[in-house]
Amino acid sequence: MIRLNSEFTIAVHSLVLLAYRPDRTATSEMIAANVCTHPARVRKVLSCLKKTGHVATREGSGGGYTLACDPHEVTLAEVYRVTSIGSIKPSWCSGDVEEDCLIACNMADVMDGIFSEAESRMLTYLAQVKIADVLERLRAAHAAKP
Amino acid sequence: MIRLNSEFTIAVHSLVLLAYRPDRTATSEMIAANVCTHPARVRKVLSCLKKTGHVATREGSGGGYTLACDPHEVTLAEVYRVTSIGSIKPSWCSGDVEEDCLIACNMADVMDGIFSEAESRMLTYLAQVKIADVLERLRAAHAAKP
DNA sequence: CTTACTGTTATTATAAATATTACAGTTCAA
DNA sequence: TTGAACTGTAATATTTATAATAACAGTAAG
Repeated sequence: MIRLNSEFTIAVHSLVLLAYRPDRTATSEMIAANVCTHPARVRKVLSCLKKTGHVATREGSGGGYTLACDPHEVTLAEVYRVTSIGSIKPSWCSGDVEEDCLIACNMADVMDGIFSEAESRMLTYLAQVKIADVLERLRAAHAAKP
Repeated sequence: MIRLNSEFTIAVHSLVLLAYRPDRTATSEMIAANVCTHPARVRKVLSCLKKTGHVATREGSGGGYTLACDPHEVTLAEVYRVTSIGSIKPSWCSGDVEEDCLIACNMADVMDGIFSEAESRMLTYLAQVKIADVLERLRAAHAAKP
């Protein structure tokens, strides 16, 4: 089974939330409350997005996270690359390289190639979805409610 | 993080192994040894592939599993649909439907849609890869070794 | 100097994946 | 007609991965 890492979700959610807020700023505690997780987890994910320049941070009182990119430009593929690249591949591998069997000793490699290609197809889709699009979808979902 | 279910790998490995064997037949014990897992796990996965007609089984002494499809026809997309459809979506969800916030209460739904679309892009790739192609890749990987 | 933050690591708890055991049911063949 | 070799399936245990929590050093504002 595949299982998309939830850090990807946290990263997207955080960026969307920052884009949504008028001042484009929030603390890890505020974001964590919205995401429904622990502030330390938010800080961990956002510290990756800081390294890539997607958010800026300010420590100390009155500090927090600020969106440092254009939500109309940044794609989910970018976010995925930061948080979860390679995660499509299962940790469990079938076969055994030491075996003296064509299949058993090469299956891990071959499946690895297939997973990589599958992931790259997924990325071409994620490259079409921008942070601003996600916000738009959220608004549409909200408007559609009774 | 995404995490492709390893039952998909076990299913592919089993089908390839059956296709490779001259009589296209093997027991769960033989397959498990090649895959490196427990025979009961192989039986569980293959009982799904039996329902879809990809393998035939015979219980009792001298029984086992037989390939019941053409490896040049069956695609990995088909196998994925049998074993792992929906598995790309993380079990963990961000946000909370009960919240009175545009983002928090709709994020799960919106991400769900994005994951579904991502999975379907992956499936269009997997639909291009046949069981026979995997066997071919295994032969190529083997030939490339010193 | 105190309060409110980030950054980071370590630890614990929880959930999910995998392995194992067990046994009923089936078939073959001696 | 009995025993050996299988599948099918569920229950349980074990291992591994994920997420939550705690803790604290460092930084900046007031």
